[in-house]
Amino acid sequence: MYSQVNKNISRYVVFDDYELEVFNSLLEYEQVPKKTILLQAGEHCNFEAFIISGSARKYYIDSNGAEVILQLAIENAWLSDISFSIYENNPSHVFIETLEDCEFFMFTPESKEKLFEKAPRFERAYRILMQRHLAVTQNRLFGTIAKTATEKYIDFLENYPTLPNRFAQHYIASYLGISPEFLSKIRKKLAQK
Amino acid sequence: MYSQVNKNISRYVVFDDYELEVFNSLLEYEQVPKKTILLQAGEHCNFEAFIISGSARKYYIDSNGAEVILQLAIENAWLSDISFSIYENNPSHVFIETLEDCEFFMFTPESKEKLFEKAPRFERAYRILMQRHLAVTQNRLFGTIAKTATEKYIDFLENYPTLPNRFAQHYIASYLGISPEFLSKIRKKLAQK
DNA sequence: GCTATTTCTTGTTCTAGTTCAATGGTTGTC
DNA sequence: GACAACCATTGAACTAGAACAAGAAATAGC
Repeated sequence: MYSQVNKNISRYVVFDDYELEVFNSLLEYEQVPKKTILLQAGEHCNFEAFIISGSARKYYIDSNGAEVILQLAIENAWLSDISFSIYENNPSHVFIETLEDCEFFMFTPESKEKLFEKAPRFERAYRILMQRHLAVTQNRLFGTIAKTATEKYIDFLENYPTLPNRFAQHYIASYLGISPEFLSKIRKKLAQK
Repeated sequence: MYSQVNKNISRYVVFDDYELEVFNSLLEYEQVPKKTILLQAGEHCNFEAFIISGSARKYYIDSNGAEVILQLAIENAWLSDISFSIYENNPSHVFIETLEDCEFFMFTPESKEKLFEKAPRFERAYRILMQRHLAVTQNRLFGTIAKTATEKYIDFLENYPTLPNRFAQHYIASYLGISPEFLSKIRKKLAQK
């Protein structure tokens, strides 16, 4: 049961048995049905969830009421909103919703602190995870600025070939920052070739 | 001389005298004239620089040859490219160039590792710095996807009111992902009100 | 201080992508 | 297995912003 999450956390730092035991003992298993809102705008995000199975989306509603998908998450991904604390004055508009029935391992902020206390090398693993997440986000940003809609979609297919089977097309359009109608037209054009 | 950088690194973790001494002893002071390329596409970025004085830009040249400004950095900012290692297969296209004469404190990857070894709590400070950087980048990404060019420019002025005095307008346009001509037209419209 | 280079502005033309609207296809639910 | 709710497609009208071009203003270099 723990093998998935242990494999994930060990990608950049190798932990010994004691460390993994501490890690596993702090995880909280949770089952959540589909279409459950785990986080709503304005709330503090008090969890970091590892997805054992199922899928979810994280999205943002901007000041004009437009919905933007930030993350389309499936098993073996981490799901949380770390950005809230930065903008304490203007509260976050981030939502997290399950799309399929999900199994999670949850960390609370408190259990995370305990982890860092008892096994400080997790601080390093977490830092590297953050750093990679940042690199991916930066890359998405450049793509959003400099690429055409068609290029964005082709890149998406290359980077996440399995996601089109798991998520509705209009969610993918929103993730890419294009209208669902236009994505449909792009797909038609690509299919004709 | 060290007070600026010590203040910066102590924003989220309070360090004792010994820790700061280790930190300072590992910094390398460097002076660089303006218009110097510190990092070129394809190279490994072997530094993390704290800007004591001066300014610089980080930019990216995408596959179509379009230039996108990633960062407009002034004193008290950190300057580096952490993303390279992620995409080892397709090498980074990131450039870093000083725009004014600069004074830096430099960390090499080796000195950073030494720091984490001798004073492990810096791992935590670094993690938090990453996390905040990620939150800012995410926010920029949402804005890029969901806002009009005029909104983006107004937000930029609010978030970074000092930067228009320090950087050429076409760099700001590139940072915002709009053409320099269109930014000029936006500014005219805003001035008329 | 004068020239050369770079940057900014303004108008015009053009296009990638949006918005609106209508139709048909899927999926889930009792 | 029929109904409702949602989703994808297609076409037509529209628009935000890009690309091009050419002149004006500002900066830098000597």
